[in-house]
Amino acid sequence: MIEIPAKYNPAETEDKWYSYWMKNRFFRSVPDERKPYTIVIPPPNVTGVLHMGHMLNNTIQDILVRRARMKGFNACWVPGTDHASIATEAKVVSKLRAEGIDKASLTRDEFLHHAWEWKEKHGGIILEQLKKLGASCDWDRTSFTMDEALSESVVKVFVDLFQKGNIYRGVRMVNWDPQAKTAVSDEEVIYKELQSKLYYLKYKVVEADNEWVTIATTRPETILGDTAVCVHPEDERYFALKGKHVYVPLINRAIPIIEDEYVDREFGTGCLKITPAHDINDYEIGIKHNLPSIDIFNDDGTMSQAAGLYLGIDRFEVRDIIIPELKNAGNLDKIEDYTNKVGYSERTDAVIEPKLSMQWFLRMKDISQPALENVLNDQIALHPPKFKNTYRHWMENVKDWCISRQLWWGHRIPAWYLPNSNEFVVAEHEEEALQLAREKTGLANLSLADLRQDEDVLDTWFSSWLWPISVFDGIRNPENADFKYYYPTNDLVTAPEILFFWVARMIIAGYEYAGDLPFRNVYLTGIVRDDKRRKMSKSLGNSPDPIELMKIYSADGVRVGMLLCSPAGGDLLYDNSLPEQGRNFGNKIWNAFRLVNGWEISNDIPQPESSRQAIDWFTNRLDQVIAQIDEHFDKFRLSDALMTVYKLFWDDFSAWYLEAIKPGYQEPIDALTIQQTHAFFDKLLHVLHPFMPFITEEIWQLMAEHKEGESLMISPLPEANKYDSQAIADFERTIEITSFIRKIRAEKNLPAKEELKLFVQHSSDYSARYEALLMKLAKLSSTEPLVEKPDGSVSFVIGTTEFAIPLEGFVNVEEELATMREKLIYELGFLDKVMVKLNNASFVDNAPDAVVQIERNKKADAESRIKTLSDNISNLEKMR
RNA sequence: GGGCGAUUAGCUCAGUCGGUUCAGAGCACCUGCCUUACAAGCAGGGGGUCACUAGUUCGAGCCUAGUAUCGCCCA
Repeated sequence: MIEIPAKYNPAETEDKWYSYWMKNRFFRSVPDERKPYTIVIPPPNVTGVLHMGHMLNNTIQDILVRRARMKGFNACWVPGTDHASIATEAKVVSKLRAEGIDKASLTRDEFLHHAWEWKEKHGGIILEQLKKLGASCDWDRTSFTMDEALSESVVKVFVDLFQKGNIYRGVRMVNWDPQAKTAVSDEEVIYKELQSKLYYLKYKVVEADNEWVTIATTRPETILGDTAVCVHPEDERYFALKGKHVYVPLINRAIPIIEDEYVDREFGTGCLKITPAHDINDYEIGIKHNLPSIDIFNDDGTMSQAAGLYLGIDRFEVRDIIIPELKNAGNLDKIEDYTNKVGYSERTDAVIEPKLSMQWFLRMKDISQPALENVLNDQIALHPPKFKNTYRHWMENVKDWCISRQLWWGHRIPAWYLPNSNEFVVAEHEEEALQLAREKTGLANLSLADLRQDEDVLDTWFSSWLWPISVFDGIRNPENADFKYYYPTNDLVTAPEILFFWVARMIIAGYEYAGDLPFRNVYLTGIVRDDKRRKMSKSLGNSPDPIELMKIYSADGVRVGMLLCSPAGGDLLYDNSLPEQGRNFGNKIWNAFRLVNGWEISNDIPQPESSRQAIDWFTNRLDQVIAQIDEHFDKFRLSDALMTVYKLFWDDFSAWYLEAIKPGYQEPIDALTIQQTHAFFDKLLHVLHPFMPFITEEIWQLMAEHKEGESLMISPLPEANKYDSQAIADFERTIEITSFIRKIRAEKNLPAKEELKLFVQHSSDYSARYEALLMKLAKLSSTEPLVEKPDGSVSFVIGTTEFAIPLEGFVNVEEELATMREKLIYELGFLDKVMVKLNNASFVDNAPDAVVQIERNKKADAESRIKTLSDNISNLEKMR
């Protein structure tokens, strides 16, 4: 017996065991003869700090990895970080600005130097924080999307896709972020509902005197870029205007009135202004009708030369200025309140400006085919499966991917322009590019200085879509041992928000570049929200600091808390009561350990029959629950798995088993029972370990002598053995009887120590398998067959067996009668319902025999109980 | 506007193949207990028109249609 502190000290324990695991390199994975189990981490941004979403996500990954490791797999969890082009560049720019340095004053190389410095300083914060959580990543494999190997992979893939004709360069309408001054992809635009205004503007008709058309717009400042107004060809209101022109207000440019069925006649006036350079729909119409595009904005969202007015003034300021001017000029009809959706940049929160610009695109249609098929046919399973529909919808309507970003931080596009030309060559290296350029131009003396590399970098997701491949160097070196061993990975755990950003694209890249799926299962976690259902975020300030939480509730407690209320794909409404519950659970485990550890052991006393019976039951119960847990994991029902473990430890083990074998006060326990109990505890620690790695390791190490280098985390998980379900059913009946007797004690205020006598009716429904146990749990002095009921006894029926406890002096005949009559009424009602079914000929004819038989059993049972109750009632009535 | 999903206890959610005494779990709540592992605990308890309406069926929380409300994705 070891001295155990009464209180568990998480902080000390957690650091101790994490260092121990690290020192012994238990997280390290290298290929061997075992089966691999692989997870790649969704790489957090280098700009980030740990938030609740990471906590949930990485807790789940660690549980899966630890479990796989204990199941004998060669478990490998690859950590890493993502360079996050836009976010990081924004951070670095603002940091430099604070130091009085303007980005524009730096060369590209100088800026990148600052960016790398910043990354080295801040980039690893989240990974360090994950260690506090217990994350069992193979840290030797930590990757960064801009590491040399990964960068080369990105470039290689770009070149390959270009050569296959899947990458093209062109002027398209893109989502322009005027703050970051870069294009962003469709997926990076967040639409928010906004209370805005609908402005009704009058345009004067050129070919007539004093004739006007009125259009409705939410963006009056864009009229300067109008190149047409459009009406529906069947709209009678505008028949007279066909073929005519109108003047754009303020600048009096004449533009045509065109007809297109795109126009919604119900909206506004049914007359639409067309600004091809600044609206995606207008852009389409512009192409169809051969309209010119006038780009009235500069890259930073101010008005350009082409606007003709307000040069250099911001677009939103112009909106305020232009309305009074339109009013003065007689062009403003009216203003209405209007609710519309406006796109914002995910990264900078600036209002997105649709803008025509020259960008690089990846053709998606063909390369995404296998990614669609293999999710639909469940080669890759999404959990929960409802996301399959969403995924299919996106994939079937997939649009070309704008992959260029007007930034410096990231993978620079490997395209070099020929001198004084828009012609370019694409190559993995400068030398190769030069070679290609010489061939293309026929100028053998062309030098590198004559070529100009594209200024843009690639979308960050264009590197992270390779992540499951590139962390194993599978792009550059597909025959390497790691890649062949670990790929495809097993499970991916991530948030549903990035299903398209990332997951879909990884699947695409998997089939394109590894010829195989990147992972078999995608577990989509819930989104962590506060009690008002708002997403937890730093900007809202509604997110607790995970590190602080772990200090208060322990890492194990927070892990349990995160998972307890977190069904896959459902939202998690975070509340401090969750980690508190986790901490309480840890306390429960600790105290159970103290109890078991504290008994004096005697080799001289025999094992009590009640203990033998308790062991018989718990052996079966444990195997049953282990099988249930396996099943939950197979179906990715992780919360259910945890709840099952929770109840196994708390209810079955602590509340029933330990109470059953507990020796009397200051009495020793027999050697046989304690030995078996230790074996149970050991199995429980194994089952608990993936959820609560720290406290389980601490107890495991304390419970028995272990050599340096041994650890719970690398010892095998118990397997589910066959079990006897009758044993479990019999014990459940024992619990029922015990509870009933406890209730009687409570009602009658009987002293806890007073032992009672129990009479049991002979019945096929009653098993004596756990009778000794029943006597101990219910504090009985004896059980005897019920032949004739003793006077002054309380009787009750469980199942169809009648029980009686003599309680002379405690029995109130009237109360007993009332209770029994109530029960009788319930039983009669129940029988009635059963009889309705059995008297229904079509039920008896149509329902399966088994179902009919169940009803017949119910009838027999109910009748038996009714007879017992009636007899008891008439006996009691005689006693009055 | 288009698509997908949801609605079960105060809260968060299970409910597998339509059929058992099936209406469940955890938390919260109420009552009684500082009973020698644990008050971060123990014993006991209350709480539901399974959103609504109609239908299919011997039988519906589960299937069908409609209605209402909410959420998510896309434009």
